[in-house]
Amino acid sequence: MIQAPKGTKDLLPQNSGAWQAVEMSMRRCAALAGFREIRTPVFEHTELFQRGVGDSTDIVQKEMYTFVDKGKRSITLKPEGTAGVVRAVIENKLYADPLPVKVYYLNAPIFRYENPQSGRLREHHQFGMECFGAKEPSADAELITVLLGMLTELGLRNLTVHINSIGCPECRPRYHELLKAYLKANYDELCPTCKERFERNPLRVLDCKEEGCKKIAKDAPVIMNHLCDECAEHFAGLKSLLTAQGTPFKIDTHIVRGLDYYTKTVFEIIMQSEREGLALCGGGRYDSLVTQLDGPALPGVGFGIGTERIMMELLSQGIELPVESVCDVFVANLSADDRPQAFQVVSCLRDKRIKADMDHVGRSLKAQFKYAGKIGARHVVMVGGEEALRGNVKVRDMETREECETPVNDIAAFFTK
RNA sequence: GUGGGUAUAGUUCAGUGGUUAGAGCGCCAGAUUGUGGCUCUGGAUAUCGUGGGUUCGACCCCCACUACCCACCCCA
Repeated sequence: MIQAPKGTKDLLPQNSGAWQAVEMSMRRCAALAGFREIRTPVFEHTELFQRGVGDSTDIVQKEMYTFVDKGKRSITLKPEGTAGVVRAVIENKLYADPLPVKVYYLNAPIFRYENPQSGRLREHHQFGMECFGAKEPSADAELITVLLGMLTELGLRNLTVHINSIGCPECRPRYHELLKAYLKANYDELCPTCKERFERNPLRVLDCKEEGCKKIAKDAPVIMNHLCDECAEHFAGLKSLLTAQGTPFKIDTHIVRGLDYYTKTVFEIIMQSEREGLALCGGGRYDSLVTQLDGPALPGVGFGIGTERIMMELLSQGIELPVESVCDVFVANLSADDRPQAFQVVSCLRDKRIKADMDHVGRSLKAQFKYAGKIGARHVVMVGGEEALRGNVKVRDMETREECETPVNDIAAFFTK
């Protein structure tokens, strides 16, 4: 038997309602803030991610779904959301519109070749928002606030945004040297992986989970204290905007994102329950990414949030989303001869935008009632019998168990009034 | 990529080296006369993950593969 590929999941009817509810919140919150939807291809030229995400990152080095197509092009399935959006903005010259360009993507499939486990799949889905052409910290603050508003609207509680600034090409190299000098003094006590990180990306040592490394990281120089004036001012601006607005945040100098393109602001939301330490959402500012991909000098900020992880968090916080009913009116037939009439009634109700359904498997009247109860129909209309001789149908309220008779020709009016 | 656990009806799980593999839930049908949610009764459904091997004989023992769950790395 053919199974779904490892690390993939079907979205089944019993769950799609909850997903749609989440999607509705995402759309509404983004639209309220002036963001419009963008959809970019599921695959891109491999080079886009090598240059955008960064050749040295784990994502590019060992997690991409890359293949050569029949035209001998190297193609890669999107391993993250931002690069494709940036490419589309440059290619379609969206920056010619009045700035900023504010876009969001809704449940874009994201592919990473990893070993699946709790909260980790090979194909997952992300909602993301990106804002181009705004260098002011209010753009950063806006994203964070809208994001938190959206999660709150869904009913999630106790989520805190962790923010940090990792500087810019101006000040980060200087800090790098400082950090390396500090780490060198404690080199022997670092864990094996961190010894490797020392050369490649010393920042990563700061969020190592090994006890020994944590201790060393605690007293490491903090980048916050070594930002250039511009970066420091930007970060101060972000903090005061969030504070003034009442958006809760926590400064976490250990946040280091795994993608190379971030500058200045980086932020994360960590899952509060279920599995501690798992990121629900990650994002930040990327002021040099657009030029790096041969676009104009255009600053950017954005974030991506994993929908599967939102669903996990909703589940662990015991939140149930309002889901649309499957059927409001079930039209039962008393005998097989009444089915054409039932079919007409169903069609008539649907024309009036009433969710209606009928028997399609030849059930007895009793079984039809049972079925109607199971699919949650509030009313059952009975077609046939003595009422039919009078041109009427009987309607039963499944909750109050009250029944009444009404002309079949007025059936739609009966439910719309 | 590395490590641990698991793989039996739609589902959650029992089970024994030896003729017909079980339960709860779900599903279907009944409990006289045109009706649901409770209760009762009956019924259907499993090449016991796939492929090898050991054995007179394996669902139960061994090996491989695959998938799932969990953890590390990393991330959403």
